[in-house]
Amino acid sequence: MAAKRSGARSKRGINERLQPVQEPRSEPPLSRERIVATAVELLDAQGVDGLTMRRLADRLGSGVMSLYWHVDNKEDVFDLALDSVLEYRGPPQMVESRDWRGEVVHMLEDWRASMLRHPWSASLLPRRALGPNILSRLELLSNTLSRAGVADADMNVAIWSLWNYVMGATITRASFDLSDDDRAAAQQRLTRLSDRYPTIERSRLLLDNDWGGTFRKGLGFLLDGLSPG
Amino acid sequence: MAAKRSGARSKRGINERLQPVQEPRSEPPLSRERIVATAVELLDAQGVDGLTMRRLADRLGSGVMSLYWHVDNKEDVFDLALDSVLEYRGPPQMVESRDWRGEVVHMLEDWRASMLRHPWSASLLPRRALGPNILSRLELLSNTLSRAGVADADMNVAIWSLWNYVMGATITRASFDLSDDDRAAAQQRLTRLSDRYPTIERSRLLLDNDWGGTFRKGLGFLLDGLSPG
DNA sequence: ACCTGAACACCGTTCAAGT
DNA sequence: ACCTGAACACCGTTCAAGT
Repeated sequence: MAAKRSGARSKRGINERLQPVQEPRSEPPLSRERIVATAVELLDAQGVDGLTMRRLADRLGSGVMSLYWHVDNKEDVFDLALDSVLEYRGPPQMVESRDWRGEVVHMLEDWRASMLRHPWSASLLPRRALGPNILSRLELLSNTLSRAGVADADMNVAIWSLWNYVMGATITRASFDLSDDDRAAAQQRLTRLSDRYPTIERSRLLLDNDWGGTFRKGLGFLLDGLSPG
Repeated sequence: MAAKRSGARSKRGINERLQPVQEPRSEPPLSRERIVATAVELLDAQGVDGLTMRRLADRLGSGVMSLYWHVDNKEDVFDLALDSVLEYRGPPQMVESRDWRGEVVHMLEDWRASMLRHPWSASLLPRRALGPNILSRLELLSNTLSRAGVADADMNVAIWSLWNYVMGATITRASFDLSDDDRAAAQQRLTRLSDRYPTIERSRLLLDNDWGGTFRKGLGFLLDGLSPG
């Protein structure tokens, strides 16, 4: 069970340092992959502000500065963690579907879901360099729109519009999620000020809790606008 | 010229402390308004990471802890600075226009422009509580869409769709702006990998520099989808 | 009512060294 | 090739005081 530790009793007293009890099994060696995986864990658990080089090293059972051998700096950790979370494992069956619209919806709902699984990722994504997984998603989206007959002249506008929509929706959703109390308080304040904001008070804008449905419906409207003919 | 300093020579030696030469005129007293205004200055000049309670106090010529009398904490400073930057001074003439679509476009382009004037604001906005200026904009938008005949049942979807679009577009634009080199490098990398991303390479997705035009055209598509009939 | 300095518990990263 | 501790120049905020 502990090959490396067998005969630890007295083989060489000099190495029997008063090692803290924290880590029962010896850690695998540091690596880029382990660092990124642990960073994602930490981000999931503690949010963006929770990621600290010191805490990261702690979780990995290494000294802080050891990280810097594998990674440029903290920004680098963010970029790597972000892209690692955005891998796309295509649609259920990669058939030659004629339903381009269903494909686009699936791709973008998956994109949103991937980011919401790691709520720190959404607000980071539009502000960082585009990693390979992100570029793959854009490439696939572009392809699908192209097959659907979107004109070349409109292609970039179409892609950026969908990008904007998904990013805005997901960042907003991920943030509001973190503070249900705030939302209740906001709506309460809104009700109190209903003379100043009568229209959005009446439509209960801030109480609409069906995020998934709203996302899907709005995406439908946008695709209506984008679809040729 | 320096009324407060006249007779400084020997009035009361005890108060002649070795005061640093930095501030020629005496500062006005600390206030919430001054703090917020200076925070905006600092954010404009140095970005989100540049705003520090210590630096803020320095600029105001006060001790760090003095800020905490007027302000809860750093988060509070962010919220106040953000809302202060989003005041909406309606359209040129507040006439009873029949051109609802032009109104909506104007409102949203102004929203975008306001945020781009303070590039740190865009990525902050969707993650924070909605201040009075933001609520006013939403109220006005809701009103206009209502007059335009958008059904009550679709209202919230319409508002959030436009919100998502504007936020996504502005965050992306503000970030890419900060790093032109990155963008060039990204496109270069993309060209090098043109076999892996042929479609977006061909459409020069990352080189499209007409941000304003793309925003406007995409907004047009979205409004096409949202507009009744 | 308003302002302050000292102190605490943190940060990211450089550097010179160790193996 | 990989890891380390000490040190530097910072952070936000609590607290106990000052006026």
